[in-house]
Amino acid sequence: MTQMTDHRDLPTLADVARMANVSTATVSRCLNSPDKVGKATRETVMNAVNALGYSPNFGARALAAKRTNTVGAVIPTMDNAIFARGLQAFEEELNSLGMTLLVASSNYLPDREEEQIKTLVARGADALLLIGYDRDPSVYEFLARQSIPMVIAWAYQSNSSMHAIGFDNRAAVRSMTHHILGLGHKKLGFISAPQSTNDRARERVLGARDALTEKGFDPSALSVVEMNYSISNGGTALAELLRKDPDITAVLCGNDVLAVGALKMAKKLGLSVPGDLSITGFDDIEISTIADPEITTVHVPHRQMGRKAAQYLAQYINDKSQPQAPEPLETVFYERGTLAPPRDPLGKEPRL
Amino acid sequence: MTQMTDHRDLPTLADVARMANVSTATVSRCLNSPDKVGKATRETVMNAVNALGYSPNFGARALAAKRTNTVGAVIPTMDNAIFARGLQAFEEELNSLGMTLLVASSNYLPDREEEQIKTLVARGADALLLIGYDRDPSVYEFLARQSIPMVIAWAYQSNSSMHAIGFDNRAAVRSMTHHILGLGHKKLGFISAPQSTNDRARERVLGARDALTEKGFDPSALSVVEMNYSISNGGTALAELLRKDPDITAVLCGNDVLAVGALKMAKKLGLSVPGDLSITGFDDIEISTIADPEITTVHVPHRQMGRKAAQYLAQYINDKSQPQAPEPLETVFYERGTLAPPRDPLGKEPRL
DNA sequence: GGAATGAATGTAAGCGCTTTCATTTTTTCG
DNA sequence: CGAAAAAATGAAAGCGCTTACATTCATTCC
Repeated sequence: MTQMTDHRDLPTLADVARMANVSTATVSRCLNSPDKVGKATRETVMNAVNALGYSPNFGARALAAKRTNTVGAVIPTMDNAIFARGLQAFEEELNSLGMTLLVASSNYLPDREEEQIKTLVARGADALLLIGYDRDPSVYEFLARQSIPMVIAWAYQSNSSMHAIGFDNRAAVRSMTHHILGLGHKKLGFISAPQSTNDRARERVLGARDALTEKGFDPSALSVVEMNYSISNGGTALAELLRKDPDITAVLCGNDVLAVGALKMAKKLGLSVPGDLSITGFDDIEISTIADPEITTVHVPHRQMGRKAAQYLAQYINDKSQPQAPEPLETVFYERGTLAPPRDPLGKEPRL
Repeated sequence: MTQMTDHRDLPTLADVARMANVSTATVSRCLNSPDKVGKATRETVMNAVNALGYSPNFGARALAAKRTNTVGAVIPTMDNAIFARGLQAFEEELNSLGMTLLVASSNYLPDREEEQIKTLVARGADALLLIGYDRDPSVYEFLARQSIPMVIAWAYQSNSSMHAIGFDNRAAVRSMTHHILGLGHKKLGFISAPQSTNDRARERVLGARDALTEKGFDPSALSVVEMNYSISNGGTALAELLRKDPDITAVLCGNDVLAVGALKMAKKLGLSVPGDLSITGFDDIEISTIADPEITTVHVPHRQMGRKAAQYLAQYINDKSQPQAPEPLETVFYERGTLAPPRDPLGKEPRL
């Protein structure tokens, strides 16, 4: 059953050249810039190519041309649909631009991310897509030294000089929080991803604080719990939040996955959502519309982000110079079924 | 703002060798098989590497070593969590084996898949992961001619000589259908993905037919509708099925995504699930436990599949010969909340 | 002590392609 | 028609690395 994969010598450019009675230079040109070759020659050459089943050697090509037409992406994990979908759009666009996608995941671990970045560079990535801003400055230096075009996605901080294809996490949550406060909620909970190495998580919490401050609330009106992203963690976090602060009436979640978990737990605790407790998510992935009630969340334009990032990088590579700073993308607040005014604090009845 | 990315000459192996006062061969060995080098030399060399910020040139390395340590995967789409998650596991395992993942998606289009396969080969993939068996024989010939190790995932047909890391789709549905029939259902619906170019979809439908035949039912007891995978299509399909065959009491769905859509539609039509109608899914992705009631489905060991596929391919590459034929993986029937006996056909009351 | 063995290192030949520059062929046009 | 310009092609120099083979050096063992 075990059969050898003899490295049966594949035909090379030289073989094609010989068969077509031309120089290797001509064959190379036929393949890479056909318009620089006479019609007749081109046909002869292409016939030889097909006859031999020739396919160019990647290493040789990369070595001589100094590019691989390959772009790398280091993301936290494809297990989260928001990244999987963004990556899908990124791949599609890359593909239509004649480039291929190299993927590595960091599982939200800074060290691992750093390692993965180096790996992708060593694997010949012509450019890199990175998620968020947070990383050791040495990483940015490394990339600059290697002259690897790079762009940040999933975040956009206008005060940063780094180019990013993303949206303002802080502003999005700030605006949503204003809305929640406007409904009459006075005591909020926030289930966040660990903030220390995740600028997006941090910005989202900051957004909530911004709104609170602007509306004159005391910082203690917001209770934050940190948990890694997972459905069950969302539930655990909600229970913890409610234990510490039973009078919380609305819980903001760092993403939809946590929100779904919180919602499940709320039901389990016998709380009606949004009657007894309001819950909001972030991302707007599929699961937020499958939950019952559907989750009120912030829509993130993940496909657009993936597509634009690919275009940005392609331009960077082709022009050999950094493109214009991209504009931030817009998020949209999707009001669905998990947000409502708090019950009347006295009568414990829902307001009309 | 626009700054040039001058191809500032990066240090080469030769630079490192010069600085460390050794030959390029020694530097190369330090990097690729450190144990073949004396301890002292190794340290000197590594210092030089760090001092220069040296990073090997990918093209040169690939050309000389005849391998890229890169493995390609062509999947239908990362938009479906089942593939995203399988791919995540595949990437993790690949990474721990020192390899990197190249990704391309076909969106279930055979032509596009063929193109993507060629692209990944042209991008130097040392091996390929492909989903399912269905594809033009010329593709397999191409891969054989190029001696590219390949493995099929997400399916396992014992009658095929092709190696696959997967499970028996047909048997899984067959067994589930027996269970459904055992509950007393007499008229079934099946919402399938388009079968013509998708062996997994086809096998799943065949599995249902097998069970029906074995239990002595007429083929007309199964009504099949084909729809591309999407939540809303699941709903559309259910409506169509019920219009054509109002006495259907159980609907099998080709995957969980369709099942969620069907469930939503059933509720919308005022049908109680599983009281009025039973629904089953396939895959066991997150959404099946978020739906209410949770969806009865077949658990597919996607992580295990990804991991094993990576191991298989790594072994294939390293041994330069096809590994032993893998064993099929097991699926598990997860009975949750969307499957129950049909209502009593006379009294239209649920049985006790 | 010296032959035999093994470890460490060096030499140099490619790997298969792209691309610059030179050369040849064709086209253009006064 | 012939000189000049343009188009097509060829010759050959790398690109930066790995590795087979040769060489040197340090051990081992009778």
